Amino acid sequence: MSDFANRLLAWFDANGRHDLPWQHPRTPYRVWLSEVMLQQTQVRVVIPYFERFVATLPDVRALANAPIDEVFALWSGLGYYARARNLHAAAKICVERHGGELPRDFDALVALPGIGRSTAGAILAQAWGERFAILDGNVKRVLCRMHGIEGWPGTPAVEKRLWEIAQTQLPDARLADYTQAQMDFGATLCTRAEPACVLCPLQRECVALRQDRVRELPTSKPGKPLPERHALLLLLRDAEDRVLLQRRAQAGVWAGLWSLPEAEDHATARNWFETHIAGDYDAAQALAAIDHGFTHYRFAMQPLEWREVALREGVRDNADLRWIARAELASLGIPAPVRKLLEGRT
DNA sequence: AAGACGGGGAA
DNA sequence: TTCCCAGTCTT
Repeated sequence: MSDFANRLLAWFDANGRHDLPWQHPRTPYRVWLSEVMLQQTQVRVVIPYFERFVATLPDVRALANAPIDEVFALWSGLGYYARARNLHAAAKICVERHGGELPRDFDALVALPGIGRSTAGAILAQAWGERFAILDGNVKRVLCRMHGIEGWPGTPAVEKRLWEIAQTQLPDARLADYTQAQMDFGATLCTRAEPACVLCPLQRECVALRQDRVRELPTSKPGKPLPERHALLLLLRDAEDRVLLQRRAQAGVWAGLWSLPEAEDHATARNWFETHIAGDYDAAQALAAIDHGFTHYRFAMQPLEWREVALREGVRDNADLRWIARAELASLGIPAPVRKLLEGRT
């Protein structure tokens, strides 16, 4: 066994996290769900979502049988909603092809939507103790520092090198603990800012520490100015104070989620309003603007509110356009900033 | 190889 | 503010 794995496991026994909800019981389904939720999302944020999700949909079959809107509702606020869509689709495939269980096979796992190399490895290692490597943000950071690797880990060349190292230093036993140990080590000790090097059991073999380059590694992503988008959000209330929600397109941001009718400018908004709504467009009340930052652009939204309006004669609510009472909001998948607006939170 | 995809925590 | 995180999929 590599020295790295030995020291890491010893550290994990004394300092790792042994009480995460997906560890008890550590079933393949719960490991899978946790791994997908933890893609680009931190443990503290995931825990309440995970608890709620498994309480509602406790196994693969329950997930496969649930309507997608229920899955979106359970996911609402976590972001990257393709994860929820893929999870649902993968569960259906498991029912059709794998007897209602997650397959215990790397290639079969990677063939499922939403499961890539790292997540497949994490599932096999954690649920079954099989000898597979992972390579997430934590592992990348630890390996870049430990081996003094330069270059942004997002580039294919660096990533390839990191996978090779991750594979090479795999232990022969305790794969579940080893996998968890790497994550815990990166998340709690070898953190992005201010790692606790004085407490580190790997000081001796850490190139970055020896060369005093811990602060510079891993190399950060090359910066680029973010484009900015603007939109008007139409907050339409009827006489019963219900809100008109529209299902978003199946592609693009917030695909398939329920949101407010949206327009790029007033001309477009007025046109949509006049074809759908009985009311006075110019009676709109502007609410506080919402600025939402994405990874790839900035999104400035200006909500406009109307009260006591109705749909025009001949326009009915339908599968993609519905009046929603406040109490019903919780059961729908709604983008976080829109939910905040509708629920009156700050 | 590069871009798309959400939201929140941390500094 | 800015960075970036238990990544994967599409083009």
